[in-house]
Amino acid sequence: MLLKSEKAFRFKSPGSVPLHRRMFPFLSFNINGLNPTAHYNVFVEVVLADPNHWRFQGGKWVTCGKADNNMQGNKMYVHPESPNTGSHWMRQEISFGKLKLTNNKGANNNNTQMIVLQSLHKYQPRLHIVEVTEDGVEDLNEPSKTQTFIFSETQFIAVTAYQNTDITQLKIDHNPFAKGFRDNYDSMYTASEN
Amino acid sequence: MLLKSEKAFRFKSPGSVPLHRRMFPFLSFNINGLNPTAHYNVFVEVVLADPNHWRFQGGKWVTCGKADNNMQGNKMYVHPESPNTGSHWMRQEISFGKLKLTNNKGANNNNTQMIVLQSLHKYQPRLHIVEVTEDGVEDLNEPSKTQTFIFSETQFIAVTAYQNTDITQLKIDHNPFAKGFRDNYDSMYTASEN
DNA sequence: CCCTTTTCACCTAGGTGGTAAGAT
DNA sequence: ATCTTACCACCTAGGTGAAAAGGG
Repeated sequence: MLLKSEKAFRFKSPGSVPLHRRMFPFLSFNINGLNPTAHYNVFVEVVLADPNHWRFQGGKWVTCGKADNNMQGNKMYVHPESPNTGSHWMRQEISFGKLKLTNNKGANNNNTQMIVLQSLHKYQPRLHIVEVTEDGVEDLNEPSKTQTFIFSETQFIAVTAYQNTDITQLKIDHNPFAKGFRDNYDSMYTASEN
Repeated sequence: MLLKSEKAFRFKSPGSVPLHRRMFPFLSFNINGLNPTAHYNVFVEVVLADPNHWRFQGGKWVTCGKADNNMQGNKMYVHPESPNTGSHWMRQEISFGKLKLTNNKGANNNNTQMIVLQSLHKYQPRLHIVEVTEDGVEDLNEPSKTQTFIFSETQFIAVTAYQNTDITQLKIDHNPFAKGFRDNYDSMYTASEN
């Protein structure tokens, strides 16, 4: 992980494309123990983390009724380098910096693969590594060739507008595209000659 | 083709990455007659078009000695959607808008696949369509499954600086990234309220 | 002298949070 | 009252030809 934990991701977007935002901080994994010459698909799935609807009240997140469990829409994001060899996946950290979230069920009509979530629900990302034949197709005779990893510190609550100002500040501080909102943006170049 | 013909592509780039430019106008093809369910790789190769070295003199291109035929470097650019089904390739025009040219033999050490050419030589692009097994691997027992297409109107001379002002103007007029050099750029918004 | 490399202002393309307007 | 959408200024990232600087 780029950062240890976070709690909110925001949906938004311009124009005719379904509203969406990249997940940030983004998921990033180091993998070892694969067969260097075998082929694997690597992908992230995002599932409901608990059965609650959440709201932000009095400075903290509290439950508020039941989650909408019959929500439809894609929950998978296949890493763009899939399929690839074990050697490739183990060579360096695997980042999901371009994974996109949306609350628009009509997404994924375009070719972009976005994960569809429901605002004010808590989610748990899961990492899947599936050994495939050389063609990138899963071998259905070998169901044991799928491994799934869950890191509870990557749970988050999806939002359409930020609630917790700590999260907003974390994003401003670390997301390069939010540089314009940093307090010290002007002074960065006047304070030092680097 | 976006345009019928052209004569010059220029090498250039900023910074530490090998000098390069996208090919423009770019190659674009409509394909039919494939097996909709079979898999194919589609790629462009760029080969020497004639045995001459060229120079621009007196307002036109003239030959000037022999071509350097023992030039090394990658000459292939695999379409980024490869491998894919016949149905996919026939659905819409196949464009090579991100194909990059360079004169730097040390290119392709990075992961970007660039085509390495020699300045002031004339080149002929070739389109290759290769049927592959479902895994994207060429079946060597079936060498007849490769088809190659050559369009002589796509020949061009590589340059490091533009020689023919007609070519420069064609690029300024049609390449969106060169919009700032169009004569009517300022007036486009003052002349009309669109 | 001729060709190549570097640097630049100026674009396209698209990812930020803020804010105001819209929806329920 | 609460949540969602639309739009904005402001960034990152990278593709242009022009022009100056470099090289043989």
